[in-house]
Amino acid sequence: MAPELLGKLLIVGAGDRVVSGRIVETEAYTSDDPASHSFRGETPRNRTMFGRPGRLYVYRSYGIHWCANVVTGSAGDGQAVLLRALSIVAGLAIARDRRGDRTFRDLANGPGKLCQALAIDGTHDGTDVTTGGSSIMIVDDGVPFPPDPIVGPRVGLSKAVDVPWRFRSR
DNA sequence: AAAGAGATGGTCT
DNA sequence: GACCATCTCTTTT
Repeated sequence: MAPELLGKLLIVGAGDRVVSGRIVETEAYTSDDPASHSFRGETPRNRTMFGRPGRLYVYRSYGIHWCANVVTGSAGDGQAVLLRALSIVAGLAIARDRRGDRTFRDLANGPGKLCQALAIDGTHDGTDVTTGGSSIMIVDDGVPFPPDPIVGPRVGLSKAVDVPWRFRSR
């Protein structure tokens, strides 16, 4: 579920073009949820959601942005966790290059921004993030994460994105 | 610092 | 043809 992913590192790229960030905000989506892509059953687009867990489900949002989810349910469940915000750890210059000159926090404090900063797109759909060796993976580096993240039981973000992590943005 | 509206295109009805 | 799991820019406190 969502708390499992909080605090872990998302690493994308290879060699000297690696950008990584700590996951600071997530949201879970299940097939029970009317807002979930999996709610109305499997379609060509969301087939990854119904596949094996540990893979990345990437889709295009509003025709503009990419959004990345990690499949968390068993095959057939249609359960995934949306990566909502990151704190950039490595490759800061590269991320800023892709996102434009913005404040540190503004680099990846949203699903679409996160994908742009780490260069995640549709070609990553279905990628296994639990095994090393691929150009994108999620690892646990053992850094403790502040407890009690604010996650509403209902879907629909009514609040502004305020990341539960202390940033030093200037 | 906060709030509102436009952009933009794939997917589903 | 409508609906968005959003972002950015512009305007207003």
